[in-house]
Amino acid sequence: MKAKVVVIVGPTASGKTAVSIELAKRINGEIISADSMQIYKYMNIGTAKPTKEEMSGIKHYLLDVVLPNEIFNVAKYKDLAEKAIEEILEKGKTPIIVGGTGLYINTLVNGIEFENIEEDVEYRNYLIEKAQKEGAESLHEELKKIDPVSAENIDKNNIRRVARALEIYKVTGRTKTELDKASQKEVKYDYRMFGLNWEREKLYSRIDLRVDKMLEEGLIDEVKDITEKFEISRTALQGLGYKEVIDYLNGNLTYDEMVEKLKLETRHYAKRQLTWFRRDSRITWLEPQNAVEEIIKSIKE
RNA sequence: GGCGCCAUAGCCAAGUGGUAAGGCACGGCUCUGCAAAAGCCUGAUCAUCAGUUCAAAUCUGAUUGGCGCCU
Repeated sequence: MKAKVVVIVGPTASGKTAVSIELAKRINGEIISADSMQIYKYMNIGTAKPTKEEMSGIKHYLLDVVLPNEIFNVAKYKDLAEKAIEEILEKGKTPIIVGGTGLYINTLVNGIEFENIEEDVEYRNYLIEKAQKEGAESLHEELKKIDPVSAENIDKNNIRRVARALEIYKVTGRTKTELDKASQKEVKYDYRMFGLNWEREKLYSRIDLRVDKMLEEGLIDEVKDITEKFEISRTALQGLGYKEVIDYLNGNLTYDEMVEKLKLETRHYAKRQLTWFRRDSRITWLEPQNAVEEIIKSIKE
């Protein structure tokens, strides 16, 4: 029989952290973060990373495992996450995966195994430049020739993904379609998925409040500090808040503009997360207020 | 009270006689190695009324509302 693994998803500011810690206490669990930004050390305030006090003794995995100048990706995540699951299970505890990064959760829950593929950043950049010069269409045409299925699925304007598909072919000699098929493996655990959500309006006002709180807690100093110590990697730089604050510090945005932009982009992010999670019918949606009880009831069955 | 200007989607905004550009927001969506990323889809009959004209958001008049100046 497969081991049970609890998964808690939800948009940013939905209250996942509090629910997961409470649940961990109740069911003798430990928490594995599924968050592409909390994985970075020193990025604390901006990622709303739980503090030591909040964790209240519950062990958290996959927080602070890479430095802001390092590049991270799903394949690495998948690897680390499964190791963490094993470690928790060996202790006889229940793993609780918590986070808002749909892509990362997706690979666990759908049993995707990545092969080792070298990156070819040079070729990738060459392709992107080419698309900028000759137009997105020409790059897409190229992909159509070698991998028509991927070309069909990727919008021609999505240069990043088109280039990735071409890069895969150059590096491995196989198409993305072939690789994707080969990566589809059996799901290893009995994942029980739960989603937290609020009425849209409420969620948005929670987001606004959270952004204000981050600023009060010193988001700007945090960003200043990190940029002084590290050359922030392109993946870490994608974190909400960091680029906006950097723009503010450079004088490209006024303080108010920065705050507004940060709130707006966080709302957009929450919306995208909901789009991602809504289509997964395995997720049971819960009211955050009584989520802990509901989850306990549900996983006992 | 007088004179002048303005009135296009939630917001910004093009269009000055031939049948409503664009941007943003909102909403929806895609997703296997940058995913807090990248990309896609989606809305009006032009303040109101009357008139001129084959044809008006575009011209005329009145009304309403806003802005500015003057007494």
